[in-house]
Amino acid sequence: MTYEQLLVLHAIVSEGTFRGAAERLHKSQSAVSHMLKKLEDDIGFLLLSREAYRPKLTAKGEVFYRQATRALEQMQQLRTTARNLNAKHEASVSLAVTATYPLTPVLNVISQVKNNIRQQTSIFPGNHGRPTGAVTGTTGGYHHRDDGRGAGRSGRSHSVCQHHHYAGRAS
Amino acid sequence: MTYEQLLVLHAIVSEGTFRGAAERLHKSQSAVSHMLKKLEDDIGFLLLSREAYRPKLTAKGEVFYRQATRALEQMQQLRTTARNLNAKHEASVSLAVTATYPLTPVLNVISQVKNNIRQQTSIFPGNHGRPTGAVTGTTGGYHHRDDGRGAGRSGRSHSVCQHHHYAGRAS
DNA sequence: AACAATTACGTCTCGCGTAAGCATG
DNA sequence: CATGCTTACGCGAGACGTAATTGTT
Repeated sequence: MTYEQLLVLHAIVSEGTFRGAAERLHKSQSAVSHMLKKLEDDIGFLLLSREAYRPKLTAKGEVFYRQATRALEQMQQLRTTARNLNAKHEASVSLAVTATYPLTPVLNVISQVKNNIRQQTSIFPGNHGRPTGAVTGTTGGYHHRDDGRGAGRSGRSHSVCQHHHYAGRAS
Repeated sequence: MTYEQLLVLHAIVSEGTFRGAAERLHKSQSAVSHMLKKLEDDIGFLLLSREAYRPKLTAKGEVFYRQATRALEQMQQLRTTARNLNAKHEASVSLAVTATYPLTPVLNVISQVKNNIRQQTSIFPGNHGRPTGAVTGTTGGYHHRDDGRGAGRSGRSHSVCQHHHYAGRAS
């Protein structure tokens, strides 16, 4: 049972179809199908009944999904925490610099910024690899062909799976 | 950031050493090293300071780890839920059987059981919301139907993973 | 010397894409 | 017939083991 599998489940449930989930996750529908199947295989029962042409949560699936949502939220929050911890460093640096100036007005600004950050905590559809071009928001109205290669802040880039489109086939 | 990476982190922290973690996870120490490095690479800062011969959580690592623990607990609970859901079948069957007898005393028992379950779930702190899926609130709850490949939980055992030992080497 | 962690290198698993096969509305 | 899920097949990235290297007690 992996985190990615839960992400897939969530995508399917909230999108309503495998295809939509695939779109949202920037994967192919077969990948989604595989993932979910593996998850079901792992836990030992079906999560969605495919009999109805539109996938629908089974009774057990319903319960499982509720719990899964909680786990996903924790993960999401963990990611946010990580990002905050990264920003902490520079924040404290600029604070040190500012300390030589009269502080009183600055403190006000700071608290405002803090509030901003607090609200900025984005919702759910954090993408897995890195900050992709995917829009924030659960509205599910967007189709997105290309997932903007935004070269990250550092030179990391650790070879994420770029968009599908296998170059060559052989058959 | 994957679930497995968090597992590795947790293993290292609670075992105190990479080697111990490797042992616990039935992996090699290099695998553990790789996993953690990838995690650190992913989140952008070091979790453990390796300078001290015995790995020690960094300041940020401390914070991250606390949050990670929460996520891991959710995952663990999710797994438990899944297992319960598999066993759930027989439970509702016996309820159906009992339904032919006078119900009044039985209902009392049920609510007691429900309470038991509720307490049982509170092993992990901060369990709010629904009970772990067993026993829905009212008697009219739900009648499970098919939804399951009846082939139960016997044949799963996905993670046997005793010490692997690659068969062949070549060098 | 014994132990612990990093790392270079090689192998293999598995994630996922393409395409074809079914099923449903 | 259009739409959506599944399945067969294959490729490549990533996971991981072995072993050599370096640092610690």
